[in-house]
Amino acid sequence: MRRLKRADLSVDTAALARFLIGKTLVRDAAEGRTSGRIVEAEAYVAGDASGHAYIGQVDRNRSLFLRRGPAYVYFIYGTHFCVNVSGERPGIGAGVLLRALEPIEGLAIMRARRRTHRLTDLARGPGRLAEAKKIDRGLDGIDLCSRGPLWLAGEVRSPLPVATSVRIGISKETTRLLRFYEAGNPHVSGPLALRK
DNA sequence: TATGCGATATTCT
DNA sequence: GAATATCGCATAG
Repeated sequence: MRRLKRADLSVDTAALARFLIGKTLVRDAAEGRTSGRIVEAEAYVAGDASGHAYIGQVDRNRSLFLRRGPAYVYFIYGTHFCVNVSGERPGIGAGVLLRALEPIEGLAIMRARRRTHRLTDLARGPGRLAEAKKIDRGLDGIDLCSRGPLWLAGEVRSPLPVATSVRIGISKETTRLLRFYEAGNPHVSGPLALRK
């Protein structure tokens, strides 16, 4: 599987979110390798009031202000972790939230971590994705374009058409079309109207 | 399928 | 004290 180089990543955050649909997220952990095809992602662009970078750079969100490529991992609702790919140039706070994967490799490992057998429950939704991939704050800041425990790879097959919609779960900037997903893929999260 | 609700911790006001 | 880039379970249709 071809590892993505930083130069492959789109420079613009919205373009990056679209680019990542169909690419592969690989996790190498003690239990073995798990990988999944990215089928849903949301862009949180520079100056976006719904983005975690909007308040300015603080300790928690510093990864969003790095060059494009590192992971930003945060903890939410007292129970879940979510993963972003940082975008833009150093000093600019922006990123792409990875919302759903189609499981490819290491199904048994992900089923054990998620304590469920159902394929579409393994990584459909950002919290589930992080649990299936065993991602927590320990992976915050690691470069997804380098050898390491979490990295990006090319396509395992060509993607179907990419659709666009409003983002899920936010209360500001709710009308911007910055969510991208593979139309009709059963591993995409959200209500039916936002999956077709 | 849709809606409603509780759980839970960190951050912000 | 309130809000949160969520999830799983319950219930209704």
